[in-house]
Amino acid sequence: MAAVSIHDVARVAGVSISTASRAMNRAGRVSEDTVKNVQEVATRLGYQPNAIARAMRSKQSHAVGVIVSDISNPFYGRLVKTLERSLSESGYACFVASSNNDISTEVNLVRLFKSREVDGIILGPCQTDSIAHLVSEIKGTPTILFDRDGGNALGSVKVDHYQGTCSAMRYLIAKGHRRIALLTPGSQIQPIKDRIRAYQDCLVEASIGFDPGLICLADSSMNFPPERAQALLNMPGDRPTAFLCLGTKILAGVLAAIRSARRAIPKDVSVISIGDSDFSELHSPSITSLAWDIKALSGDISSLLLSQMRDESTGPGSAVVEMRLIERESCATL
Amino acid sequence: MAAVSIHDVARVAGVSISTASRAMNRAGRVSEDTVKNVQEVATRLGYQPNAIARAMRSKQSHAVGVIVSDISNPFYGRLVKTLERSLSESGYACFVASSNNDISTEVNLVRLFKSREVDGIILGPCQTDSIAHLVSEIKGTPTILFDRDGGNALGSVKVDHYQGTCSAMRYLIAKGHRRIALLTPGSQIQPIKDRIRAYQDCLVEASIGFDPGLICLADSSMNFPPERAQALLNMPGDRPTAFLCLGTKILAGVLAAIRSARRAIPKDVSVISIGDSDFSELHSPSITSLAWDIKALSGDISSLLLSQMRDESTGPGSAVVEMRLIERESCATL
DNA sequence: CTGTTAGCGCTTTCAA
DNA sequence: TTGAAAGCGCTAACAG
Repeated sequence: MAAVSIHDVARVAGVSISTASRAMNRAGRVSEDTVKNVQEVATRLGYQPNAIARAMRSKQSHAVGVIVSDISNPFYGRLVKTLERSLSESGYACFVASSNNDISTEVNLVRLFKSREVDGIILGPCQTDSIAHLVSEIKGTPTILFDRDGGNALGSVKVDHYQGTCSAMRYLIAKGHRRIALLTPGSQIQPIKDRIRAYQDCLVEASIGFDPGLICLADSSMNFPPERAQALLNMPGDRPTAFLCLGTKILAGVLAAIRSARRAIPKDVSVISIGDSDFSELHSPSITSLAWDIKALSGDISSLLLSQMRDESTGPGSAVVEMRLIERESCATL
Repeated sequence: MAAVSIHDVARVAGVSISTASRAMNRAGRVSEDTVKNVQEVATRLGYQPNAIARAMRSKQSHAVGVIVSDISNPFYGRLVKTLERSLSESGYACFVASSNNDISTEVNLVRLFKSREVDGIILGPCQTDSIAHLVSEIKGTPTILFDRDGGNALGSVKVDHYQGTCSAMRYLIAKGHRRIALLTPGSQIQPIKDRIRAYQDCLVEASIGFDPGLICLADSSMNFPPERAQALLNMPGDRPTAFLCLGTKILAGVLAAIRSARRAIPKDVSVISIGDSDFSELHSPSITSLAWDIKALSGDISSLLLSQMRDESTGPGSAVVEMRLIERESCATL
């Protein structure tokens, strides 16, 4: 049962193949009669154009490849979902793949997508700052980098981690906190640097002395050992009154530590998290967080990519999206 | 900067295009010398075969399409991640797409994938029992249905909801619970029916009377209103001592209700959940759950699909995967 | 406005 | 063992 091809449509409609093609794509000069006739035949026969042949000939696949570092991360899941929707509205299919935070997988996926001639790539890179290894691979395909700087070679949409962290800090400081612990993944990517800078700047702004002992760098695996938080909880001298957690995994580790130390949130200690999740929302007490604006992110990414795909000549644009504070129950006023 | 094609490789290696092709695919009769020479040239030139052209000619795309009903659901995220890994080991690329629980999107995605000539499809269908609308679309492409019965037309891998629910019930009953509330999405798909049947069978098995008032059907949107749980919590007469929650969303609703009713888990009321998640694990107290065995699921899906793709003649196989109980802190012994 | 023709990059007969 | 040539399904020149 071979699929019905444009050949069949043309034969049944009694026109040539090219006329059939034109009639269906409404391109070039075709009479209204022919269009109507051909389209009627096409639907009657259940004609489904072969996207592969079309891509091969026209050098346009009407597909974009989306690479995220970890598709099991619900945040990426939600982003992908929104992205799929907005791109499909513009007639692009999405092919999603997960690099699992592995650089060589990432490069392979870029090659895979290029060999399938995607019209564009959306790339949420691995936990590395350097994207040099990608730039050369990507060359020639419109690409938007997500949450990483593409220099002037690639477009990018970034989350404003500096602003987000400042919002969190100012919120805590306004509530009277002066001993604020910062728990963060230790990898040296730009977002982390931005956050640490924001942390320090806000301290200065509020004339609070900086205590390096309050900063806790987790290992790169994103798995945060609760012992680190325990140590902070029981540190000699002035203990922290608030924990600023950079990421859901770390938040979970901190909550576990607080729980096993039998402290109460927010009575004994306040907690705020950067990066919102179901978990923050559903936890008791619910956790005040800074949320990524998925809609804005996805909107910026797709519109930037679309304009780059439509007109190669426009340089790669970029955008920055702010985070917003979602106030819940986990922070006390001192 | 056009990509380097087989043409270039052949020219540089001083052989014909067909020889170059054969040398790279190690197919047919080619001398070892030629193979070595051609492959050396290919790597030197950085030749990347165009997957589209190859698929067009050979009618094999070496890609499989994965359709899930909601990619932002972390469970699906994890499944997809595992699936990607095992399929890529067999040389297949994965194209993931999300139907967002919409039947027409689902059908469109099947068409999209077929028009791109994927070699196989993995389908986690929408919340409907009938898959008739899919069978006709899918015809001709090896397909594995996930968590739904494909009849004898499509292969399938199912989760044993009956067994899972029985494990949960027996666990609660062994702990002395006799008033067990069941909170479930109300849609009439098979998994739900299986679970309700298991609930009732276990009651009978333990000679416990069935009280329909203890069953609470949520609306189909998966958003569970805490009021429903509140009502159960404050019902006149014998209140339930345990809540069996079918799904993370419902679990969250129940926990919120319990919290706002100021009852303690597990002291005042026990909670068990079918379907495990970060949330169950990280919640205080952590929630005893029945977990899907992602590895087993993914392994069965990919091996079934692979064998179907390799040999079209083998009928569509099927498998059933059991759930396992993860005992945590949320259930008390009465 | 429509048909004929030439490929897109590759694999695969079929001869040599 | 190799090369020439056909053709996958479609679009895009170019004639008519």
